[in-house]
Order: sequence, then structure tokens, then C-alpha cells
Amino acid sequence: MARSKLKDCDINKFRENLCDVALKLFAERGREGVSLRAVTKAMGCSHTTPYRYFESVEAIFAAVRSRCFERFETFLRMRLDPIEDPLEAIRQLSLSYFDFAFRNRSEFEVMFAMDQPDPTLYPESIEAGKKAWQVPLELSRRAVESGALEADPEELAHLLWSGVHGIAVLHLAGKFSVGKDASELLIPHFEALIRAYKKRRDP
Amino acid sequence: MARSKLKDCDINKFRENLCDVALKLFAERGREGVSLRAVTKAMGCSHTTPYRYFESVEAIFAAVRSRCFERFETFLRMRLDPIEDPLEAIRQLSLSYFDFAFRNRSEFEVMFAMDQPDPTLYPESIEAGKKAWQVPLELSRRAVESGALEADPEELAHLLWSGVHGIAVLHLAGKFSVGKDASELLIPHFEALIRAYKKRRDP
DNA sequence: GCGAAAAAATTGACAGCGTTAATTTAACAG
DNA sequence: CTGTTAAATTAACGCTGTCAATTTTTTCGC
Repeated sequence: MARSKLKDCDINKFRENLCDVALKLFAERGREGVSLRAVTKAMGCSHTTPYRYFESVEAIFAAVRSRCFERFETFLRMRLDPIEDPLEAIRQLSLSYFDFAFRNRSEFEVMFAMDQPDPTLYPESIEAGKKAWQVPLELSRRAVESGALEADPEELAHLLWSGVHGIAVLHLAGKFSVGKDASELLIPHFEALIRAYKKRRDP
Repeated sequence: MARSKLKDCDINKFRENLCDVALKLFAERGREGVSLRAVTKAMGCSHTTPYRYFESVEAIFAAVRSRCFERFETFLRMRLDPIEDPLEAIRQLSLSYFDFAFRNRSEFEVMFAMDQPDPTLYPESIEAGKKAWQVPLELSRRAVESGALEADPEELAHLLWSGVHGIAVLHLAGKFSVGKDASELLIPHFEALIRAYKKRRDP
């Protein structure tokens, strides 16, 4: 047994505090403005202190990523839980997903950036992502079980998720600068998906 | 008139050469391995020379981005042009889009990263993006005009694009690590879109 | 409580990054 | 060849993450 004088509680306290500060800086300065040195300065400690609690700055961002996924999931559930009608809930998921991405841009970026290190290195981060993924999955299951849609719930959830995600990231990357606004695509996407998986009267 | 001794030809020569080297480094070392200093070292000039031809490293990446979009468009057209059937072409677009993203990851990242500077600062880059965007748009138009599908071509193209794009970026971000493989989603996505926009016999 | 041992945090240094200013080299006209 | 201008270079600055050496703080046996 490692005779560490550092109790788990203290470790987590520091890590949580660091993540809190990082999230605050995200909101204030954006992703670019958040570095190891910037965060530690905001915390009031030296820039090497985190190395006692994290392996590297990548590990730090992985922890922050987990927090973001938790916040993301909470945000979605808060909006979707009150909605009873399964299809209306799916519609609202699209809008809420985009809404979060738009209003918490930095968090969204750190969650879904393409230049992440191998996620399997940070299981905690994967776990948080999986938990958030349950939201669209549960919604799809509900829609299928209620008889509103006819589909493999997992496939439906994947298409719902990736479709909305594509709209969100293309918007954030500025690729919709011409023509349609991204938010105008959310409803057509929702409607097309419903049309594609609507239960037919007679096959 | 600016009495610059630097002919436009020479300017473009340098810029093109720099982009070529950057693309080569992309393939060799990935996006992370490409910096101003790394590129200039590979070119055999000092790290400040590009400042005579570009305003900043952001401007450099904007130029590289344009090149990537051109290569992307060429790649897609090469695969799609021989295909006559409009629906089969759309199917192939999904596969080819993903294929490019998977095999030219760094280029795809620099094209679609969420942390890009305001794209309106680099009109050339926007223009290249718009040109590539014509590919799915033309395909959608063809599918509608041929009577295979019934849709607003622009809306259809947007949903086709964003759907496939979402699958690609979620895959590259490692968010499909559990369960389904990304490429298994491309066909369901294609089929759902076709189902949603298939012309009905009797309305 | 005190001194020794261990833990935690700090400082200092390093290589890399983008950027700017000062300097040197190259090119060209008269 | 000379003087002027363009082009490229070197030097420096502040920033980044990381590692090693050092100092401060905490803990524990006596």
C-alpha cells in the first residue's frame, strides 16, 4: 500500500477546485485563454503544483472534459425530463444540444475536439461521455417503445446525435456563414428523422 | 501603385511552396507537429521569412485550409463523377466523405476545427469551402430533378452533409469507442435520408 | 514540545512556440 | 562602383508545458 499522506479527499478537492477554476476561465477567456499557467495563476498556486495531482496538462483537460460532460448531461436532462411526449422530447433534445454548444462553446470544444489524445488513456472521461450518451439513447428507446417510431433504438439515437452534432460543429466552425442558419436546420433534421422512422400503417 | 519588387508570381510561389511543405508535414507528423518554426525548418529558411508573405500564422493556416478544401473537393469529384445514378452517388458521397476524413485526418482537422479564427477574415478560405460545398449541393439537385427524391435541394444537401460530418467528427474525437463503429452508421444515415425524402406514390 | 523524516509546494531552468525590432545580405538602377 | 531598396536573417520578448533541484510545510516517533 502506498503510504501517501495525501488523503483521497484532499486529492479530489484540489482536482475539483482546479476544474472549477478552469471552467470559470473558459467562460471568461475561451479555450485559448486557458493554460496550465493561467489556471494556476487564477488559483493562486505555482504552475507546477498540479503535477502532484495530474500526470500532465492533457490529464487535466481530460478531467475538465469529464466535468463538461456531466454539466452537459445535467443541462439536457433538466430540459428534457419534464417533457412527456417522446417525439417532442427528441425535438427538444436537438434544440437543447445546439443551445448548449452555442452558449458553452469552450466546454463543447474541449468535449468534442478532434485533436484529443487517445481517450482510452482517460477512462473517467469516457465514462462521463457514455453517461451523457444515455440521454439520446433513452429518448430513442422511449420513442420506439411507445410505438411512435419503428427503429433500432441505438441506431436511431446515433443518427439523432450525430446529425445534431454535425450541425452544431459546422456552425461553430463557421461553415454555415453563407446561406442557411444552423438553427434552421435543426427542425428539418428532426422532421426527416421522424419521417424516416415513423411507423407505417401497412407495410 | 505599390512599387514592390516582389512580383505576384514570386509571392504565390512562396506561399504555394509553404503550403506544400505544410501538407507534407501534416501527413508525416500530424497537425500538432506543424508549427511555423517546423515548417520553415523543413523549407530551409528562417522562421520569420513567412512574415513577408503572410500576416500571421493564422493567415498561413487559412491558406493551408483553402488548399485542403481544394484537395477535398477534387477527391470527392474523382469518386463521384463516374457515378450516374443520383442515389448511388449520394451513398458514395457519404462513404467518400468519411474516407477522406479518416485518411487525411490532419487536413480534415484544419478544415473543420471549431477553434478557427473568424472565417470572414480569410475570404479565400471561405471561397474554397463554398466550392467544395457545391458537391453535395449538385448531387442533391440531381436527385431531386431526376425525380428520385422530393425535397428542397439545399435542405437535403445540408442534412446530408451535416449528418455525415457529425459521424466523421464524432469518430475522430473518439466518441464511438464503445458500441457501434462509425462506418456502420453511414449506410443507415443514407437510408434514413432517402426514406425521409423518397417521392411518395400517393400523397 | 522537539527533532527527524516525509510530503507538498516552490523556484529555476529548458526547449519550444508566435511575434516584433534591429541587423545583415542581396538585388538592382544610375 | 555607389546608393537605395527589398529580402532574409538574427536577437530578443513573453508565452507555453515539463523536469530537477530546492525550500517550505506537515506529520510522526520520542
